[in-house]
Amino acid sequence: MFSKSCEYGIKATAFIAVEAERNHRVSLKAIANAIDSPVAFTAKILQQLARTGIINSVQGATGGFEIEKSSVNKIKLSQIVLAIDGDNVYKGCGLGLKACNANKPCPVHDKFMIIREELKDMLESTTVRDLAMGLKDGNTYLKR
Amino acid sequence: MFSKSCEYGIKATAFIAVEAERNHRVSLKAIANAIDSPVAFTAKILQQLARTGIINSVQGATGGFEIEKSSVNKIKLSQIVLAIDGDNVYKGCGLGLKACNANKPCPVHDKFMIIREELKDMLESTTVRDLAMGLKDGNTYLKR
DNA sequence: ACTAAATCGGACATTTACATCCTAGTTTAT
DNA sequence: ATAAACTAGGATGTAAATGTCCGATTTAGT
Repeated sequence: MFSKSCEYGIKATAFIAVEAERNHRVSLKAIANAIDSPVAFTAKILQQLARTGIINSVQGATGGFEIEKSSVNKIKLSQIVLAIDGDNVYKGCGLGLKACNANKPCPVHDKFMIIREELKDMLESTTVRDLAMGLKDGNTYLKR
Repeated sequence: MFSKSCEYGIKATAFIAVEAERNHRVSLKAIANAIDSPVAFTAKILQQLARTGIINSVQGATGGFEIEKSSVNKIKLSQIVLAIDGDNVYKGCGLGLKACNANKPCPVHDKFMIIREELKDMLESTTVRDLAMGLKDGNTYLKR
């Protein structure tokens, strides 16, 4: 469904959000450890998220990553996916046709349309805060 | 969503089904041409589909691939996906956790569950015949 | 029996996703 | 100033997906 990068990106953002509620800035190492991901690889993804403004990066000692508390409930899952995987999940044809649309559809166009639309709605209606809450309460997990 | 192999597999099966209704057996070349796919790569996928019994392969001159007319409306899209991509689309965790379940869910478990279930239903309720009909009538396409 | 046309299947090649390594630059505390 | 702890980012390495090549085998027709 999503690339590994995107999975890491979502998990990392959720973790940063949990810590942000306590005004904690978190280091790359702490993130990689929390989401069980390769450190250097995670760094690239965090940089990507920082460049698109989804998270903030702070350099130097005591540096790390954080999210403004006020924006935790504004960031949608869809923004993270778009930043890392692009819009292929929404727009791409189910059978890989480049020019698949209602006018010249592939055999599964209509049926996929419905699923994609629901996926889109779900991603656009789920905020980082929604993810962070479950984690904070110990109802959801980022490892194993 | 699906691998390239799976996309080719679905398209190839749909094409073979259209020709099967006219009692035509089709060659590898004809298939690759119809679905705009690399010939040798398509061969592997067709072999895979033949081994799992979704299509029949006939060797030798005048050989090729075919589907029994009687089974065109019995083969589900889900069978093709399962044969090529396995069950990861259904069972896999949205965030790549190995042990993600209702008991110890990832942050997006519940929301993904719904989408996956709908995808599963769709794939299980769509037959190869459904795909072939649209193609035969010129309402759907396999290229571009 | 021979040939042409087709699939089969192993080996190889390329591309993309995933992951690591290393150096440079930034910031805080001493 | 200097050391320590951190991010930035280019270069490199590895694994998996995708794609190619070619000889072996099968079969129909002559």
